[in-house]
Amino acid sequence: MKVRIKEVAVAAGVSAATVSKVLSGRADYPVHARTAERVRRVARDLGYVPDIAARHLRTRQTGQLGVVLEAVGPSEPDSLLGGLSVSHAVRRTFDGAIMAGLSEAARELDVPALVVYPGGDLDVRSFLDGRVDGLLVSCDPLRGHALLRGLTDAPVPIVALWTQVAPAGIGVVDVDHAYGAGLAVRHLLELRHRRIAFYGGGAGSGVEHFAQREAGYRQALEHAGLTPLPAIHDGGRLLQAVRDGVTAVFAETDLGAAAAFHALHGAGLRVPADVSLVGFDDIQGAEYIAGGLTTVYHPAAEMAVAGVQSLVARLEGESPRTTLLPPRLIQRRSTAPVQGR
Amino acid sequence: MKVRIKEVAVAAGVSAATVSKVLSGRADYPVHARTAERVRRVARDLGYVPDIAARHLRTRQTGQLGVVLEAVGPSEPDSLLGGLSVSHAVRRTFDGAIMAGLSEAARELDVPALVVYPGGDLDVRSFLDGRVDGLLVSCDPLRGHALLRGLTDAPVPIVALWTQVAPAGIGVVDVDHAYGAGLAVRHLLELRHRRIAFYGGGAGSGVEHFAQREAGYRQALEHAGLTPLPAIHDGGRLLQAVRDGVTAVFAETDLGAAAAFHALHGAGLRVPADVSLVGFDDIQGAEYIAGGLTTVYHPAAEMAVAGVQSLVARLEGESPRTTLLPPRLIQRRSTAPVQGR
DNA sequence: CTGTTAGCGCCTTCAA
DNA sequence: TTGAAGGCGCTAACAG
Repeated sequence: MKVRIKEVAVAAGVSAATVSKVLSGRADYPVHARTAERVRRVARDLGYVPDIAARHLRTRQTGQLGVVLEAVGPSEPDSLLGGLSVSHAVRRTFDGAIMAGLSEAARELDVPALVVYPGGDLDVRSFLDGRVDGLLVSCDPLRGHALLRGLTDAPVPIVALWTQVAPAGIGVVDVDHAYGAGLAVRHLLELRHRRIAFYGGGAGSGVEHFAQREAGYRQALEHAGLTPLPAIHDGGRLLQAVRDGVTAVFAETDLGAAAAFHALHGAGLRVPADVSLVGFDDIQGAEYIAGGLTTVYHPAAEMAVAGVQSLVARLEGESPRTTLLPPRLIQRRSTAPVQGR
Repeated sequence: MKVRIKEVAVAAGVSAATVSKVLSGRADYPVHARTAERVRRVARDLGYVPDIAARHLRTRQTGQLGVVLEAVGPSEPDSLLGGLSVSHAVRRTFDGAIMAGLSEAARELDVPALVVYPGGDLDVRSFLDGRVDGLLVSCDPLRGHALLRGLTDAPVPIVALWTQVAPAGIGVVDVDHAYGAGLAVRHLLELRHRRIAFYGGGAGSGVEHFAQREAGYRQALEHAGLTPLPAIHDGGRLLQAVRDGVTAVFAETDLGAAAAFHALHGAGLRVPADVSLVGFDDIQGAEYIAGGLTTVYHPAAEMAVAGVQSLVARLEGESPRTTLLPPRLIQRRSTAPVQGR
């Protein structure tokens, strides 16, 4: 049978109230140092662990943070590809990174536990059941995020991860995709490329992050006095663009860069000798794409850390804020100075 | 202010007990259908959500499952490599897959929430605080799993993931690494390879799974009347082995396969024309290794699903059991029938 | 079929 | 500085 506070009290020769005062964690109760010491020792010897359910009921708070991983994909392997579809695998790496970041931040900030809701047909109201003091919603960047809309006036603070469009009152933490794209483009500019193509759906994809990456691309070029090219999302047109003088390609994702490389390579073009190629995300395996893909590291774990920090700050009374994390360039071997042609 | 059960009771013209009986989820209480219907409607109209803390305290159970991700790595990018170290990235993909599997299984089995402990200097006793009804421990396959040792007589059922060595009383779910290795070797045998090398640390690495993969390799060869070769974990020796007649290489991991390919490629050997190559794990990016690596898919998400199922079964009274999940072969382009030489 | 009663274990007044 | 009392919101047992 588990040890209760009453038993500790009896063993220590004090009342339950005193034990509570000593062990509740709050230091502002007046307890004699010797008494406190004795209580602590007895509690330890007896292996006393406060019952969390009773404490939650009494204090009306848990210290726990809820996590909704909207992005956690299905576990079924995609039989068409023999294994898991590649984009699923990418998603999972991000999910893993996010979990790692959440765990680490929780540890640092003394969050006792993270409550992960299994998702599915989540009812928004299930968040006001007293299980958590705040909620982190990791949005799926490829889909919308209907969840957030129902959370406008939730009874606990909410922080959205991986998006920049959230209703008022909801904090936001995201990667600065536009800045990351600028990093990639400026790297190519420094290598004296002047005709730089954007490969991917961009704004036309309807995906927030891809639109931002294209915007970052355009802005960096315009800032350099150059004219951005329309987004290309097709191998044939990419080849045409290269024939028309493009010397460098910024792909919206590493997966896109792999596809671009495939098209280029198939047409006998060499990377980086004939065309420089930069991706975005630094996915696992980027090392093996195009002989070592230069790309933009996507700080997913750092984003999760910032999310926990932001939520804890909210719990401590701060207002909702927006945090954008700067990606950084990872130089490998798919970019080189432009060659005279 | 939140709605309490009492208010629902008053609004519906019944007692709090009746409301509880209707909404507790258990169907075995005798309540008049019309009464139940009215209660449900009133509760919905009022937006009533049962207070989880009070319910936990009263029922002494939560329905929640705890998760310890021993394997969640640090979030700091490894600056030496410019990005995250590759093995960290692999780890994260597995962590993401495990979270996806856990979430999915929790959804299917009506587990209301997963409680993720942040790890760190975890005190075993923190699991008997009434937060969870059972615990899943995802072990780090590359390190030991000290945690399990302290969990021998925990007050809640425990299931260990990703290991086969656990103290008595702890259920186990793992991938069948030996079987997976057999799959790889038999694939090579069917391509008429007879001199097949094992590339990796194997039993000598001290890593449980790698030892099992080597054992599976040896067993498959012996079963075919062939003699296994000593494990090779060095590019130079691998080349020597190929010069000595080896025509196929089974690498203990996909990352190892990438290294083997690098050594082979550097020496002018072609894969699969000169040497066939098989990996293990089907990591993200395997598509790009060695021109498309044939490998063994590691069912991490499926393992997590099985873990939740196993734990829920324990909760329903079953005994601890051991579950081994069969990997399966993913054929790509790094293996070919042996060439006469 | 429904209501009354009595706690679950803890923390927080308030009085001593 | 310590202890006694009360109650957080819910559900299980029992009575009606």
